[in-house]
Amino acid sequence: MAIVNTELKNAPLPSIKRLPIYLNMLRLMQVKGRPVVSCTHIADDLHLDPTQVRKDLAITGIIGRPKVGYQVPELIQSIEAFLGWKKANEAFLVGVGNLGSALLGYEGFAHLGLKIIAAFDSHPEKAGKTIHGREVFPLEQLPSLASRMHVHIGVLTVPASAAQSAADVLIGSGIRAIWNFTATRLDAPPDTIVENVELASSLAVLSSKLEATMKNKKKS
Amino acid sequence: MAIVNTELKNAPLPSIKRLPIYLNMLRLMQVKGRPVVSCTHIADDLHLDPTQVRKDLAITGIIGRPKVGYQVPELIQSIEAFLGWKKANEAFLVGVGNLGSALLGYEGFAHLGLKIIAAFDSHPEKAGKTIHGREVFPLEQLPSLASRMHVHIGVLTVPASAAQSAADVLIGSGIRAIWNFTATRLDAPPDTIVENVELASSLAVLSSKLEATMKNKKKS
DNA sequence: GGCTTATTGGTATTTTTTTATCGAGAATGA
DNA sequence: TCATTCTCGATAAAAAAATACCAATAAGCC
Ligand SMILES: NC(=O)c1ccc[n+]([C@@H]2O[C@H](COP(=O)([O-])OP(=O)(O)OC[C@H]3O[C@@H](n4cnc5c(N)ncnc54)[C@H](O)[C@@H]3O)[C@@H](O)[C@H]2O)c1
Ligand SMILES: NC(=O)c1ccc[n+]([C@@H]2O[C@H](COP(=O)([O-])OP(=O)(O)OC[C@H]3O[C@@H](n4cnc5c(N)ncnc54)[C@H](O)[C@@H]3O)[C@@H](O)[C@H]2O)c1
Repeated sequence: MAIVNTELKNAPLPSIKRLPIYLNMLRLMQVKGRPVVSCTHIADDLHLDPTQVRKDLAITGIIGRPKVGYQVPELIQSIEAFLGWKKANEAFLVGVGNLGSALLGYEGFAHLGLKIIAAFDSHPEKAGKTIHGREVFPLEQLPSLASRMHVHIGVLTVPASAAQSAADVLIGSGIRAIWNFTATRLDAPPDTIVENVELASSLAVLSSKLEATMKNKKKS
Repeated sequence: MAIVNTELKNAPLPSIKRLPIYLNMLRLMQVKGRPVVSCTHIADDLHLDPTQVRKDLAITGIIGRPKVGYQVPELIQSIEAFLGWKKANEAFLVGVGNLGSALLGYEGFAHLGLKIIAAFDSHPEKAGKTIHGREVFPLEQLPSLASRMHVHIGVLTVPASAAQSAADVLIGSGIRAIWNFTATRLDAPPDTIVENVELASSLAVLSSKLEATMKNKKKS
């Protein structure tokens, strides 16, 4: 009956996806020195429904005060804790090409609980280099390094043709979760977490909307 | 306000997001020379529900044959037409940094109905260069080039601090749709399409799952 | 101190999306 | 030819998510 379903119960996926958006906004507020915030305010700012915001925040276990709202720092902590972003999870990146290099150069991951500590590539010319401060190793060294360093996350940015085999290496090395930037749907055992970054899906939403408005324009 | 739009536009967003995933798979099938495919087969391959696949495909207007399925080339065409991917939509990219450069170097966009024809950057050192075959112009030249070339899509990859002002330039230049890679929620008029690429959301799903399994492990 | 108002947190309702069911059509092989 | 089997397409049911509602509560104001 009570509120206590928080910990292991499966929260709605759409809610989880909104949490980092709140988090980003809350951090900006914290910088500005705002001590408290209400759902109404958050909702106004992000053009969402206040009730939805309240329900989303509730899954992290935060409790607010009527007429006041939530303490900003406390709310930030609560979201971070729920997502496992309090300490940065260490990760390996596989495939140091266009995208892989860009991700290695992105400082924002520090705020998203991710720390890429090393990179791997099968190309002899890439291995041995240092890109954005991270050493690039030959792929063969991944298994031993992964077990030695207790890394649980793999970021996959190889070409589609190499995606499954590279994923197999990650899985064989005891990696728990793969952040998959390739268009390939990976085969993986059920206890391995695979999260696909579907850039194409995002673009599909954009272009189907664009297509619809264009068609509309023509008609009227 | 055109009422005509409603019948065209009410496809479920989750369905639209799955379409490019089908498309990718169908193209692989076409390469292999497979002439027809059934929902059952697609569903098996992608670990989805066959009924869901059928409904998704139905929104593109395709009609299949019982006992046979769909003609692969016809189905590809149907999805492409629905998404507006039959001809590549021309786009400008703003912010030629880590991510912007990676996107410029990505050849896969040709299959996603996108063709980035030029790039813009406010940094004097970047303007004038050519990156992956695309010329980089100073941001000031964007408005005149956009109207001259009838470009409708802007890809936004500037730092968060510059996101809104760069978006304003795009909007002021008659751009219809912004593919926003920054974490900033942009203010835009209602007739401008803004599609946010929420990398953080994707990572949040991954890490909350990882966090949950870790907690589980500890308990047992 | 009592009144008013903003806001939480729980419940209820509506809407959206997913999943199940079933009749009919079409290929296959007996 | 005809039964069999697979698959589509439509409809119905279930599940998930978004939205509406309201009592309780705390802050600010008169
Ligand atoms: N570049 C982008 O903007 C972009 C956008 C969306 C999706 N993607 C996807 O990301 C992936 C990488 O794209 P990219 O543009 O960076 O490609 P890329 O060719 O620039 O880089 C791929 C890298 O992977 C390395 N590699 C190849 N096989 C490997 C293996 N078996 N093990 C380890 N490393 C291996 C290559 O040496 C190369 O350095 C692709 O699957 C692509 O579809 C890229
Ligand atoms: N790099 C990544 O992997 C990554 C991942 C997720 C999100 N992002 C987001 O993408 C954006 C860009 O990231 P990045 O790593 O490429 O940053 P970056 O600093 O490497 O590149 C930003 C580029 O934008 C240019 N720029 C700055 N202000 C501008 C303006 N007003 N008009 C035009 N150009 C301007 C800069 O000169 C620079 O070339 C950021 O908002 C970041 O949050 C990046």
